[in-house]
Amino acid sequence: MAQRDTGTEQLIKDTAKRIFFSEGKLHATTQDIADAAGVNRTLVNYYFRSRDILFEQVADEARAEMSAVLDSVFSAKLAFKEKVQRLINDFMDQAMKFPYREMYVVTEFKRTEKTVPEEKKNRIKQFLAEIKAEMELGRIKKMDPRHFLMNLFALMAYPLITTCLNKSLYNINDNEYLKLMKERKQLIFDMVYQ
Amino acid sequence: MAQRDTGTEQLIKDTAKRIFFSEGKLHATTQDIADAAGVNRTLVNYYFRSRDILFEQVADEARAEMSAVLDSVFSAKLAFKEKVQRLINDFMDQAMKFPYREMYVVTEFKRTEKTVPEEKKNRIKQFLAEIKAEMELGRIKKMDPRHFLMNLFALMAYPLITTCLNKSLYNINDNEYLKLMKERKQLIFDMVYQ
DNA sequence: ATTATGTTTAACAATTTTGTTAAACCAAAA
DNA sequence: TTTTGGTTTAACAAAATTGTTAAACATAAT
Repeated sequence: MAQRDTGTEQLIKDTAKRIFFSEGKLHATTQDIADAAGVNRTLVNYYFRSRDILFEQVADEARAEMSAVLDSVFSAKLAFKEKVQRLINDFMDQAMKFPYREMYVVTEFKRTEKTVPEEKKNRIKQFLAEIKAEMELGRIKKMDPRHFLMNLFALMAYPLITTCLNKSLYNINDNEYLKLMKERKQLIFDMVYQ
Repeated sequence: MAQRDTGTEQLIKDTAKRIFFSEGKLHATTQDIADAAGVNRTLVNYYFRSRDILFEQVADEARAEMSAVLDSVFSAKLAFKEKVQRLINDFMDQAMKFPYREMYVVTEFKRTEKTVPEEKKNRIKQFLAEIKAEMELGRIKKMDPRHFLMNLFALMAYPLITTCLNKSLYNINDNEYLKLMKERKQLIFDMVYQ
């Protein structure tokens, strides 16, 4: 017989993602998630067996979504310059939706002592080689290619993680902050790809 | 009568800071902290009354320590260029010790719905004005001064927050990572102050 | 309409985490 | 030495969080 699928399982997972990745409530309990999803907490156990399994699944999918963006860019048939442009655009669009996603991934990565699979490391290595080539062509500033990548991701991700602090520090509202973040796409490109 | 002070209260606080800020275990319990400090958990309640009070005190002191670095630089009688240099040096020295401190501050900031005091905002405003002046002198690239500050802190803080990921991604050990981070001091200066 | 099967719920149980109490301990002062 | 007061501990209590069970519910298939 066909599964009925009322979307509840997905709703719980999406709600968990929203709470963790968008709202940054890294200490949320299963009750918090159930409440936010408007369902009985028992359903969390029904669909996911345990809190840990839900959390791990959420972390796994987050990693996969992040990889998808990177892989799509890394493997694209584009000049390096366009790859960087697209990386900034795609990554920031996601980061604006889920500013705390990487934080969650990092803390879960530490907590569960995961390791990065070899294939991912190899893709990174390839891209590092592309960066190096571009530097040797004199198109971007020469430095350790790893610094180049760290700079790029730092410039994209950090201001979004610290949104609440920045809004308070600079006295700006949601709209203005959104505008600032959109401006950053071009600004970051100019910084790393002068 | 004079307090005896065996240093236990400070030990607990320092251990909490190490676990939160250095090891990034944001979900640590009072038991975790007591164990790491080698004391009975009851002492946490004896000295701090409750878990929340300890956590808040730790967050307050973290904020104060961060402010101390910034204020020291902001109010220094130095040329702007030297201020930036010193900011990078001092901030990164602390960030290398406590890479997750800002993360803790951000999440606690959200959780407890704190606000930034006016005097701090004013100091930031002053520094933003200095940045703007330097831009108008043509010494640094023209942009919204807030972007300048966000870039600076992003470049300093983010690679340290993602240390565990980077070490795994790039296959590097503690020593090499430390070397990379020290290199960044100069590299960041060159990036923002070309 | 009845059945079958997945869905949802309430009540309960277990575990984890936090908070409290009273007594033992220990070093300095009387 | 005895007292004094802070310090440390073990045992206990309370609260919060998570996990389990069985029964009620709802809907598609028969």
